[in-house]
Amino acid sequence: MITISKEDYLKEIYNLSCESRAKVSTSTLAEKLSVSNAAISEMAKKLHNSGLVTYEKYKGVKLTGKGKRQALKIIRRHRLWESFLMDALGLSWSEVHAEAEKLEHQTSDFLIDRIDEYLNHPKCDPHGHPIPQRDGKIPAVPQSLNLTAAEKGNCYTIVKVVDENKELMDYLTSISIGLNTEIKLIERLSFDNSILVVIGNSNYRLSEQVASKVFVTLNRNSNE
Amino acid sequence: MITISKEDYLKEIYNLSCESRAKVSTSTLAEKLSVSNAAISEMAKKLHNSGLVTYEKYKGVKLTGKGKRQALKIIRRHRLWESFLMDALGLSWSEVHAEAEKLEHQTSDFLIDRIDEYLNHPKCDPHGHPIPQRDGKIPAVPQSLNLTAAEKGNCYTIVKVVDENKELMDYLTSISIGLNTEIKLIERLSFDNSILVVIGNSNYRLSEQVASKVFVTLNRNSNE
DNA sequence: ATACAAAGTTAAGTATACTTAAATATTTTG
DNA sequence: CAAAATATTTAAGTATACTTAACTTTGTAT
Ligand SMILES: [Mn+2]
Ligand SMILES: [Mn+2]
Ligand SMILES: [Mn+2]
Ligand SMILES: [Mn+2]
Repeated sequence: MITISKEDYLKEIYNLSCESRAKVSTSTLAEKLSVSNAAISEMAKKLHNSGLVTYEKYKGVKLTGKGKRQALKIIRRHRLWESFLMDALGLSWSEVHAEAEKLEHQTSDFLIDRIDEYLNHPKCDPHGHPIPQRDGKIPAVPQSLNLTAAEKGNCYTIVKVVDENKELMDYLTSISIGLNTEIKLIERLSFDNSILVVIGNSNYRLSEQVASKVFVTLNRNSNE
Repeated sequence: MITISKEDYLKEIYNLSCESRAKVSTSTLAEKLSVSNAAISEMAKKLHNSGLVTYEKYKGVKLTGKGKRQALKIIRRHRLWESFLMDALGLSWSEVHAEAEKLEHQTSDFLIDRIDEYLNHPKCDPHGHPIPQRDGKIPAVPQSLNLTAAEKGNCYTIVKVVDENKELMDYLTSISIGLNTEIKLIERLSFDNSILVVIGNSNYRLSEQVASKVFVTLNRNSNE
């Protein structure tokens, strides 16, 4: 049987291997999951024995096909719950992650399909992450650009935020940043890489750390 | 911290003490929770030490005020989830229990209040059970009568089903029995206590076992 | 190449929630 | 009221998922 812990490990291995592409080191995993290295070594053996990851001592772990499919299922549940809580119950994009983090482990295939239908098979969750489909395929999302790489004078549309920290989300909301918000880059300060942007009728200065979490697409009709 | 297991124990102790009023024996609990007597003895000590039940060796357990409040909270979550899954996602009354059984343990106070608001503070769940309120109070429900005690010639309205077995619920649905369905008693066979009833335009024979799970209220204008 | 620091694993121990089997209360009954 | 039957607890052991501390491997730096 796959436990809540194992689901969380698989999900994290998946997320880390998306970033780095290769095998995931046990200490990176330990860091992300807030457990000791020892706990990871132990679990790595178990997951290996269940055929969910490949694991060689001192060489890190990597999802197998089976493990990847399982991870995508959990991520699908997570993102569908987030979308559903926003849509059906009106939670905000800063509130849904914490709830989904728990509900994702207690959701039958039957229920998640009902939620998917209710939402009409959405492609993205409230933070702009693609929702894996029933068959494990990930919907194509438009190529996006990190805000730190945006250019002075251009207008962009916000399409993704890659950190679901509640404080960050609430801060973004407080300066009118949401999914699909239009944003124009006024200037970049090379001293700290902070940027000055226009959102609606107001100017805001965003730190490099904040900008690095936000992804955008360039608007065609970019010069006024 | 209160674990999923502990929540299930408290819920079951509450349900059993509603039936029997007094202390709950460890073996009855073991039976209901499908664990060994030994597991119950152990858990009884732990719950006693956390002040959730009183427990004396060989004398069974009883919820304290704190334990009862906790139990009602879990039951509230369960019944609100059942109602919500039916209302928002269109699950049937035979499907909601199994899902709620899992979700009830992973639901924040914040989320359950949102669900309660969405449903407009319902008094009863899809099986006719009262939903404990935020403050722990249980809404008054009309006095009801077991179908086994119904009298020949009378018309009744179904207000509660006290077993959430999926097969039973699906069977009831198949003979058009739902909450608020009107039903008329034609005759009772004293041989097996089975009853013949009219529902809509059809006659059905219900076994004593089935009737014993169904509760009704007498309709005022009962004779045609 | 060696030596050392960092990364990772193993060992030993803890807590939770179970099990079966043995021991001990309690209750029933002749 | 004592013996037998039944109910319940304790003892010992298992699995999961953690911990810290000791040990081993790996990679790097001179
Ligand atoms: Mn999330
Ligand atoms: Mn999780
Ligand atoms: Mn139920
Ligand atoms: Mn439960």
